[in-house]
Amino acid sequence: MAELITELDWDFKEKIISDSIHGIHPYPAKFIPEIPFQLINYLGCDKNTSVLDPFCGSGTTLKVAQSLGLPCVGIDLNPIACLISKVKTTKIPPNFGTVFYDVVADAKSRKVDIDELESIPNINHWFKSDIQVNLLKLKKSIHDYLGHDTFDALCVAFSSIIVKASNQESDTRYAAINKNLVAEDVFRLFLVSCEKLNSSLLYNSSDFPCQIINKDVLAVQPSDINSTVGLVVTSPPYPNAYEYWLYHKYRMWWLGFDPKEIKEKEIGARAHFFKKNHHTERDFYHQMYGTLQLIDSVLITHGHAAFVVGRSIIHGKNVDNAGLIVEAAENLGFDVVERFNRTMNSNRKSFNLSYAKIKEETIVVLRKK
DNA sequence: GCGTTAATAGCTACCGAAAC
DNA sequence: GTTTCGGTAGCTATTAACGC
Repeated sequence: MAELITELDWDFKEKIISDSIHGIHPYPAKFIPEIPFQLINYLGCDKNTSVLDPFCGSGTTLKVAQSLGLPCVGIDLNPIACLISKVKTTKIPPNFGTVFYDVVADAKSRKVDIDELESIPNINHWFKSDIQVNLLKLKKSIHDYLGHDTFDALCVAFSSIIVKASNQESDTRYAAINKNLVAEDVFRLFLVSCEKLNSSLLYNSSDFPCQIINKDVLAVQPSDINSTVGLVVTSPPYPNAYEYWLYHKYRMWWLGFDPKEIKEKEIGARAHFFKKNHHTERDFYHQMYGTLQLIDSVLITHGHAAFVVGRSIIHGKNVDNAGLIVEAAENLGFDVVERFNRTMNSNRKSFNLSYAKIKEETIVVLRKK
């Protein structure tokens, strides 16, 4: 390690890595790929070991690890996150470029009955009826490809358009507005998404295996992880901040998952803070302790674990999430190698826009003894 | 009527397109 | 070439609705 980690440039004002592949599906609070890239390069990972991200989200760390010639393991509770991660780290089938046109042609000629969508709560509040019809047609045509190697990519493209096709104002603002959408927009959006996916993934290098575990990280057993872990790079969810289950709620309904189950288990979900006996920062401490226990049991001796984490506010009180991770790590016997802040650059939008209130995030580097 | 959940409102401050 | 303005994302706070 030639220079100190804190002496590296963490502002990333210039884009080093193309992010087209990371933009195949909207996902809140993605970190920019330069962060895991720099962490993996600096901390190092033995070629015979994997990079683990226990909160992999849409798979930024996994994709970066893979592009650096390393196998990887990602864990996430959210099935949408796992689906995106899986597609991002898999070579796209060569026929995908024609399959999605067939899907749309087939969907257009279908007859469907939207009564079967009644099981989705408040569907009429969030989707115009003619939009529902075309989404259902598309869903059924995609379902014909179940078992084919294009199925997951089709599902990602379908998922990516759900919020756009709904009345939901944006991916992170859950309010219904009139967007003046017409039914045909469903097929148009889907085709745009598929084309983007196809061009981004066409030259995907995916020779290095990636294991995706769709599970609550606190329920993952060391034996679930199929490889030796040489390095951990992750950004955990923050308490009372983003609600991934909420932002992806209708994506999950449309794809046949149950968002309510996800909500119950989601670390940091705001739903846990509405209750009378609501979660506190100590709950977050215990969740991080549990995660670090898993890391401790799968990481090689002297292996590093890097956490990228911001602050959050619970009932008006600032919470030092990085401090809680450090506390849990020390109690488990990790060495805290480094802890420093980076200022988030407003012209790099992957994590937060300049509108956001979180202006800084902390990078914590741990080492297993 | 109360506890909980669902949904909306308020605020910030930047970007880029449209208008001038 | 310059100014204006609409659209917007990421939060936190508040209100409406629901279930018992």
